[in-house]
Amino acid sequence: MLRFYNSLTQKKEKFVPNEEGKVKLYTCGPTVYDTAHIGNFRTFLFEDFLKRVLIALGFEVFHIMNITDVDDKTIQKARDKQKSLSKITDHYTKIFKRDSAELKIIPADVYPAATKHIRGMINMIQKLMDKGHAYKTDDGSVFFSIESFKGYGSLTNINVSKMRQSKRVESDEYSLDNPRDFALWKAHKEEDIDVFWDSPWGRGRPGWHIECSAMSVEYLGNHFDIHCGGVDNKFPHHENEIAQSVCALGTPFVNYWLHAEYLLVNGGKMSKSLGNYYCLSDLYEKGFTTEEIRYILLSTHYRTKVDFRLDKQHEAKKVIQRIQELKSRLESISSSVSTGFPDETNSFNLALENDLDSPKAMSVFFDWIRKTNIKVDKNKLIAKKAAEGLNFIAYFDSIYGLLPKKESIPQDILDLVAEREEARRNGEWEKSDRLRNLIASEGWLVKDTPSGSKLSVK
RNA sequence: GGCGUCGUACCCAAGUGGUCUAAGGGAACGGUUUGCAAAACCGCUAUUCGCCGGUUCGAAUCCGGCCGACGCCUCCA
Repeated sequence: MLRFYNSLTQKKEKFVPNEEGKVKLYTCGPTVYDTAHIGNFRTFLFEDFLKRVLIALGFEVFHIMNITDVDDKTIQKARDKQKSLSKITDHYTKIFKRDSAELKIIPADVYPAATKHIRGMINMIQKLMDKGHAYKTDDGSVFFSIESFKGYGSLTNINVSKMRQSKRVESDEYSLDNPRDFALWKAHKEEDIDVFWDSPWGRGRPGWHIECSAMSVEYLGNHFDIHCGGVDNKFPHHENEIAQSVCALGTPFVNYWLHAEYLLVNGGKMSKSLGNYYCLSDLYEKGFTTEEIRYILLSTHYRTKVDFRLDKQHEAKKVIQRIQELKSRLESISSSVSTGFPDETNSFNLALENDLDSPKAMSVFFDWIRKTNIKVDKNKLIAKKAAEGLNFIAYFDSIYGLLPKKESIPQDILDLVAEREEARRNGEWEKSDRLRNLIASEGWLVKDTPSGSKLSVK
């Protein structure tokens, strides 16, 4: 039974999609004003993991990830760089998609951009106006009235009257009915340069939260299954989304809210001033591979903070090699294709079905690896079981994505190996060791097995 | 001030009332194996789950208090 921890109820709940066998998924995407960092990717990778598990369990997933290409930050960047907004956002959208692909993240079905859906947002704001959930201020902005929605605060358990008021709101020059009200439409200001659209309330641009409500309705309908994001999006972003959607549409909005915890770097929060702010390209420069990054981010449960430490790379390397090692051992035993799976696949699935318990599922997998290695050592693994084992490895990898593509071995390395084999046959151990070191310095590891030498990437 | 999360071995990390004298991985050490290695395997590293009480036949798991780390309440994955 598939169960998820639902932020809305703060409990693990059985997952039942609205439509049997199909899942409608909305994940909050990047604001394309800068390169996404690994903290962002922790969340995106969790969402990818969720999606891969759903697919593995036989669901048909329709996935939307928005691209926020208009907001304070993107506009500020455009202004600072003296470039058009779309020039900035196109650039960072490209980088985002490239990074996602490099991390083996399965692309969303649609990546709707906020600026392409202004009409839908205006329509929704109009509905909120019509129903008395929103009001216009003197300058032509439109705000959502929190008082008009008694369910406000249900996601984060926040009692609006008890909240500390921020300086920002206190000093806000707008005449708000309630200082907690949030903007649906922001009247055009000078600093917004040429970024504006016409609306029934005058020139302006959408507020911070309306895009997700409007675009999720457009692609997934009023009422869909899962909405994900990072924990920091719970308030106010998701809280406001719920308010907007429920009030405008009059229907239930999202059944399951899933939130990924933060990523820390060396035990602390990432910040540019501390210099512990990693983008994917930084990690690749430091010699990390995609698979190593995936391992580090997936070896902790998504609702637990992950501490990203560079020294975890070693562990990741070892683990990946361990899987590859068994895979190649099984390949040499298996002679045909099988459709079966080892019994452990069941426990593996059970762990995944229990709120995506990734570390637990890994432990089941590694336990199976050990047991299988014992059988191989004792020559007790028959070809059929080896083929089933390969299925399990492939299945595991369809979810975790930890196995790198096979690298082709350069000819000069192959020559060195052949030369070393020759030396070994002649008992020239000194020469053989010298060649092994030489091969190692080129990044390849030679292992002598009863069936001859084997090469692997170091 | 309000809301919430977490504290498990040297490190990482599951488990959330009995199968737990606590999974799995990394690391160290000692073995088997090997020309030597590597890989693989075996042994070893928590009678104990931050501390103190309570509930219970029984708690790492529930309740209360304390200590410590952290998050949100302002844009943020």
